Amino acid sequence: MLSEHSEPVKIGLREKKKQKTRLLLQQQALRLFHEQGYHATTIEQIAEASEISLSTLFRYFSTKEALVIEDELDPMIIHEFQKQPLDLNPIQALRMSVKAVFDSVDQERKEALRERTKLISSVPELRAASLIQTNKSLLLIANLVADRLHRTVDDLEILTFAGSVTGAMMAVQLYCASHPEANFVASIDEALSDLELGLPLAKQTSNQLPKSE
Amino acid sequence: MLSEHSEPVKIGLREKKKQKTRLLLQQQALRLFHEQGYHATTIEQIAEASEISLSTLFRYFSTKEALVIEDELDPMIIHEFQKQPLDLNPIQALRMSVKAVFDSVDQERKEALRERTKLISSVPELRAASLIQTNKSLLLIANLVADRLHRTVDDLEILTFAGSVTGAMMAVQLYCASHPEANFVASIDEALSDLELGLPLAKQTSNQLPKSE
DNA sequence: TATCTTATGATAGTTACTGTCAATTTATAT
DNA sequence: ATATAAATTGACAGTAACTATCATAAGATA
Repeated sequence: MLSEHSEPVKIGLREKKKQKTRLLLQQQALRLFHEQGYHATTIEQIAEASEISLSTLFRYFSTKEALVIEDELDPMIIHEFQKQPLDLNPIQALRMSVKAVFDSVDQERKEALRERTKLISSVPELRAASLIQTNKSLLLIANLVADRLHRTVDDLEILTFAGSVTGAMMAVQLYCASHPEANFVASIDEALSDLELGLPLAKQTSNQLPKSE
Repeated sequence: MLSEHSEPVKIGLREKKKQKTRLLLQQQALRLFHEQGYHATTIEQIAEASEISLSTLFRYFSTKEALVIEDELDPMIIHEFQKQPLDLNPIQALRMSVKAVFDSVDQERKEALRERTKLISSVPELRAASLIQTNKSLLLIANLVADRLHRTVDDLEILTFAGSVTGAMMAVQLYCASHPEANFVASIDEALSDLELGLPLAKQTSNQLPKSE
């Protein structure tokens, strides 16, 4: 369970060159998207700007969206999660992991991430692609938690838990999209601790509250 | 808040015809997708089978995915939700709404829905489109709950709640996709009540459990 | 019936993506 | 160094999902 592309990766000259073109393509893509907009930019332009043939580009990124979406943060968080002590409950463990990963990211890259997030949330195709990845994360979280609790993913309770966590993350993304001043990590932390407390809001009825105005 | 296409809709001969072509296109599309597969079917074929020009088809459904995704259940659930008594907490209210709507659907349509769900979960593009809709539902639920509790959607707690609910629904979809024998409504009910109890699983640590083998 | 509005259809693009095959580059063995 | 095998790249020719435009047909209204 949970193999997830963690091959040792033997590094040859070939691999290095590949990583370089990969990065180059993504950079050029993001630059052009930023300058002219996503739809106004054709992948042909990206290929030209990178001085790489169209065929090759598609060998690296099978879709236009992939140029933006592919991300290394998720794997890092997963890696952290697996290192967390077992006497933390799953949510605590996740909070620690997210914090650890974001702390390790330098300011410049954070800016870039923010730009990228803005782009994603403004282009429907990218949002869709991003949601697919979110859905994959759901399954990954389910696997991780199942492992931790010595249970199986084949279990609605586990899946529900993973789904709620993932959904909470989606909520944070939405929140941050409309509140540019909000701190992403802090919001995640807030949302997750809310979840940890059992979503007190879920138990509230309208009657228990005074009308607010 | 929450306007959401609930116009009275004055029905003329024109409207009727439109609804009919709309339905026809969807039916033909689903039939062809079922017979030959999603990718193997071109929208041109769908247009021909429906004896409707390509231009017109695109006026009804702006994307190939829309032919499958567009759905009237969500609006129905929302409508139900708004009718639920205020002394139910949001999750209870949602559970009742889902139950009410599914009870009102006849067996034949349930079969069709099941087919459709299977199709969606097996085609990446459709999954993506479906997730986008799920994301919209998140916002809708947030709005509904905010209304109920006299609060605003501009509120991380509300969004987190809506996100968790939505995520739980996603989990149920995943679960049912791999457990064809599972009852969809029952699973939703189970997931939501789990959420209502505050996700007890979220508080568990590995140590509290005996190793399962 | 006349007229005005709205829905439809034909046609010609554009662009993301696929498949194939030859040319080039890199790794490996002698 | 050189030959050979393997992997990477590029050129080219498709396909299919859309978009834009504009003339025609059908439905509503007076």
